[in-house]
Amino acid sequence: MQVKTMGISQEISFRLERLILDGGLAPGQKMPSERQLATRLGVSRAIIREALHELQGRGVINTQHGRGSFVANIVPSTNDDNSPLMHLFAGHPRTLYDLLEVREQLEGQAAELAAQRATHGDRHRITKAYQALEETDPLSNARPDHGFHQAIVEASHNPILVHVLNGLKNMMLLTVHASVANLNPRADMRELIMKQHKQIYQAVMAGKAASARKVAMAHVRFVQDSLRGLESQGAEVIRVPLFSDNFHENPTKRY
Amino acid sequence: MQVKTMGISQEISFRLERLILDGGLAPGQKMPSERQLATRLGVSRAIIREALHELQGRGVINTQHGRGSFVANIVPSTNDDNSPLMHLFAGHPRTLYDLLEVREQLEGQAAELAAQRATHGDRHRITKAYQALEETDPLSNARPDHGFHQAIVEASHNPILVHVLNGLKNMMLLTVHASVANLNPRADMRELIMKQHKQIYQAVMAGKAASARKVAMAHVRFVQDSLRGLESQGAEVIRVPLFSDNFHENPTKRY
DNA sequence: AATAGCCAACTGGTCAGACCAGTTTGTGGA
DNA sequence: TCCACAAACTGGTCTGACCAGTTGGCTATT
Repeated sequence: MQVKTMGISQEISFRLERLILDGGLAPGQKMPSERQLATRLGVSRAIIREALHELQGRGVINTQHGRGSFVANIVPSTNDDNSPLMHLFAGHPRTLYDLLEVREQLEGQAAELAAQRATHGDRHRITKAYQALEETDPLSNARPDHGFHQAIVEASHNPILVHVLNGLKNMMLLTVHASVANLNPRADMRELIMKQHKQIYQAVMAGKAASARKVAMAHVRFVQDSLRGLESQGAEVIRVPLFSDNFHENPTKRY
Repeated sequence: MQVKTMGISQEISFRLERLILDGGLAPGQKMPSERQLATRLGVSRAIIREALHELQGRGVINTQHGRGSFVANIVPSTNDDNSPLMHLFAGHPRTLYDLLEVREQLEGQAAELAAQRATHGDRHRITKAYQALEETDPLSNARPDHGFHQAIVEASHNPILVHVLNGLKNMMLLTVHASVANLNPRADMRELIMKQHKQIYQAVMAGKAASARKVAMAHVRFVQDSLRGLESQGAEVIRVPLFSDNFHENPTKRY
């Protein structure tokens, strides 16, 4: 009777998978090269390749000759750009608010868990992301905003939560990319959003779980209400991207 | 612009897979050794190993040190739940609790929304599902349980929520199929679960949103705690159906 | 100065041969 | 008869080499 005894190859594949799901590697992101992984993990390149093939078989990564291996979108139905879900938005803009409704819960939970579980490293990352958020010209891009939220979600140390929220966020990005761009320019709103971010940041860093949840939920709800307000004024809130031709997404590139 | 150009490794893995699925290799059957495959297919053993790892990642085969690789008995067309996330649970049981953690939130929200938004038709469906739940022998299957929860989630009228919860539930079904089967037989637990279901049902039907949320969350948390309790007693909580149980020795070929 | 083109340095893909580590099997001796 | 042990399998890992796409920078030309 043999016991678990999984070989190094298996272990490596699990470690990599864990790494990915813990948020260390986000979907679309490029993985280290095989040679790097080999030396860094102290195994031969053959082992790395076998582990990568296993992940590839599972659809966790996809590999391109000469370029590298990239983390695939993991939560399939939620994260897939051409999933049936995406088509919902076309006909029913209301779905955006459904989405925000769900996000309200999950962002709240993420903040709560982050307040409870954030490690030193997490706190450092969150702080850095928050500072970037403060210093950035709000009229520019929404990247720092995402970075901040992402840092908090990852500090929840719940891979399921990380990926579900990631999927939801991706959908938001594609559909309502205009949201932040619409909200930020208005000075009064910007002010409020900044204040909310500060509240979230402080609550999480102070370890005040209940408070963190509350302010994070309030933040999402605020965005939700604001969008509703804009929409009632005739603004174009929903933007359905009609690019059905995304074969291979290449990440990281665009600025 | 690159075309499909899949490498030899991929091609081999596809050829082997097709071979298996075409009936050339029956489930449980032993595959040729790596060295045999290598020479017979005219490639190096490394390639064979990579291809096998890919199939392994897909759950098509499983490999045992010193013995060989065996075709897993999977139902090819019925089993579309080879979602990458599934494979996590094999090595990371903690992920189950992460999942329940998220479900706690979402089930709570679903119950709350259902209490607020359920239409006549929804109420009818929920009631029918609840009655089926009461009348069914709890020792049988978990189907009625799913039906009940499903009816409530759908009554939330939030397609995103339905979708996400559906995904999470699918994962649970495949991994912890044993959970309900483990929990139900114990009379005390069954009692509690039935009571919780009743509370949820009544709260939703009465339109008591806050209360519905509360009891629904409590229900999930109860399941979570119970599983944890069982696990601490040494019970096998996690069961990975994909490729764990094929030691299925082939009964001495007799033709 | 702008650009076409090329080359070096990445990346993954494949190969060969060696050795380690479990499993099975058959043969020998007790 | 039965047990022990040694081939002879099996997969697992390592090494180092070379092939093949991709990319980015540098050069030479315009």
